Amino acid sequence: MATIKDVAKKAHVSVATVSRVINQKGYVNEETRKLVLQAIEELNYVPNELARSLFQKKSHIIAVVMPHLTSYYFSDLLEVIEDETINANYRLMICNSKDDPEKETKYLKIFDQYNVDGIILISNTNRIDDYLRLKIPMIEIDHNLSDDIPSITSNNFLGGKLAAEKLVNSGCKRILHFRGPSGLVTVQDRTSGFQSILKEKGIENYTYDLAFLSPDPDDIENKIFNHLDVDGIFCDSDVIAMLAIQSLKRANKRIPEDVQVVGFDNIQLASMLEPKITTIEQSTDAIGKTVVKTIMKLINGENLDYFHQTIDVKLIERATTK
Amino acid sequence: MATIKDVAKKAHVSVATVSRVINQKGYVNEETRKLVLQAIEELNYVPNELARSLFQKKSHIIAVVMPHLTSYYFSDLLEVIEDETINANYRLMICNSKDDPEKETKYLKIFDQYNVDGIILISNTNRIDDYLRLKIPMIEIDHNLSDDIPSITSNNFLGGKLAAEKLVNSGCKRILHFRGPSGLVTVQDRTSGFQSILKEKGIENYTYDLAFLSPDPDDIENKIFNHLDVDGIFCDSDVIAMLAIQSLKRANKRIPEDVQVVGFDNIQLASMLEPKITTIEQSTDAIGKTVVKTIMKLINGENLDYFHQTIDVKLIERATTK
DNA sequence: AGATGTTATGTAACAAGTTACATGTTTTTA
DNA sequence: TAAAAACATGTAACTTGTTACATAACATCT
Repeated sequence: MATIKDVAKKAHVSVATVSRVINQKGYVNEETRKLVLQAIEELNYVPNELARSLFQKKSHIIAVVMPHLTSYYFSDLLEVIEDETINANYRLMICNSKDDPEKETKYLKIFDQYNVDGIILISNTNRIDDYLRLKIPMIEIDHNLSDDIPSITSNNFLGGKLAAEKLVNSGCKRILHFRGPSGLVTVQDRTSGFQSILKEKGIENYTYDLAFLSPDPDDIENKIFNHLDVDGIFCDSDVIAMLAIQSLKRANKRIPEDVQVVGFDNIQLASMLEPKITTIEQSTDAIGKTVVKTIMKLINGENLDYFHQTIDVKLIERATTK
Repeated sequence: MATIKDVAKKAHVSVATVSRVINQKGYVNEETRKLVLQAIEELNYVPNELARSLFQKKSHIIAVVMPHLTSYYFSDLLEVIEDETINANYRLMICNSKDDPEKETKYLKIFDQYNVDGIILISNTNRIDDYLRLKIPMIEIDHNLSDDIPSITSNNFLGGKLAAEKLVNSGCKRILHFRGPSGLVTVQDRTSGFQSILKEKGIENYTYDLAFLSPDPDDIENKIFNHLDVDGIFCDSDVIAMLAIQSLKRANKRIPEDVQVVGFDNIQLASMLEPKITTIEQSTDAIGKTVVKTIMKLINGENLDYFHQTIDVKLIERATTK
């Protein structure tokens, strides 16, 4: 591996001059610049980022802390974040906390050790103070764990509202809500938005909590058979919706004639399998882009226009609603 | 941030002694060791990994190059790889090539710049020579792009064979194979294994290529309606199987009575939705673990027992076969 | 007692860059 | 034409750790 010294020697200049050429900083004669660039070319030289980072106390590394890597929504999000991060000339270190305190401790140490420039926190954590202590620019997605950390979240309240409005306007009178874990703000907001409409219209409804990662099909089926009188179901994920739909079929319910269903997320399969699911789309694209843009601002010490940002969601009408 | 100098000063020793304590290398008096550890504790000191890496020309970073982040199989794989990597005390840098030559160029440069210790290549690439030029320990998953790079792959030949055997033994006479892109060795191997049995038994069959990432439902439906005489379908992914099943239903075929279906991967949904899919399970767990174990061997300069390793697959019988 | 080995610690070079500062040249300005 | 400003380049200090080497105290062996 060629170093800056090799380049300097080859171009008959000092390392300072080479550095100036690389970083386009300070005065360099055009002739000299060309010589240096040629030497770089010939030696296939790439500056060592570790040395650079060491001096600048900036690693150009962004860490994303995920709760897991295997859900549709988070994978989509990660895909966007990775792309935007690279476009911004940063690299992505992936941290899968998996609710494992030991792993989280390891990662908290690593953030320090590598002078990580920014942290994107997608995972939930009860060690938010440890994160804050790091004094690293940070941003949360789908959480609101601290007033000192800016956040980006889908407008879940709106999502709940849109779902409720759709069901109510299509004539539903008794509604079931299969929601995610009630400890999550996203779930709470959805519920509030959903309830706000139902209360207003005085519509009867039931709520059940489910796991997001692997909702129990039997659990869903039991609830549905216990509520065969419902004519509308709002599910906090499309996977839950798919499971609900199949239980409804087994209960000989026609969709959407007897029961209407609204999902959440708009994953790919929601529009591939029959019946195509009416759902609330979260724009992972907008979230990802906003997240990276915002963390870059934080890293560059710029001011934020909004500390807590909200990304609008959209109702996608398909075949599970009238 | 405290540095090694701060620790040295606090413990009234030299930085060399502190370094010796940290790395448990060389002679250190027990008394001194305690003093140093205490200073480290009090200052909340963590050694700067960038400085360490710079000196050692080892970053403790592993790069995974993915073709995308959004498929079930790759996400599962990534989850295992991340876990194993951290356990081995390395960090994971994520690189999503997305078939974008520009991104790949960027990443190839980054691997050099960061003294990345190892590369796990999941993505396909036509720039394998550029990778080899890096002289970084490397391993491929599901590919065989170069004889100079060790590889880990599911036993796809066996997978194809198991699927064929199951269908044939359950009485299928005319079989459809919805396979992935025929350019992939994995797909080729599956096809060979599959065909080996069908040829042997003289069973009529048709093959169609589909995209893995987002197979076209209409395409699948057309093919099925053009082959209403088939009584068995082998799909190269569970998602394809799900799509095939729904088209079969629309064609008023009973599953498994009229047509039997075998999928591939064993994704979570395969056992959640009805009919539960008979499928060939790839052990992402075994693959991920083997990959990380192998790349660690390469990094440590150890010899490999097998240059090209194969992980057995398993037939999971469910409701789509007799 | 002198030689040799073990233990303990410090000094300084080194990894590969960046940049403050010094120095000298050239150009512009008054 | 002298002073000031702009241009060009190099030397060396600096980022934070690791380690070769030097030094010295003490133990063990002949």
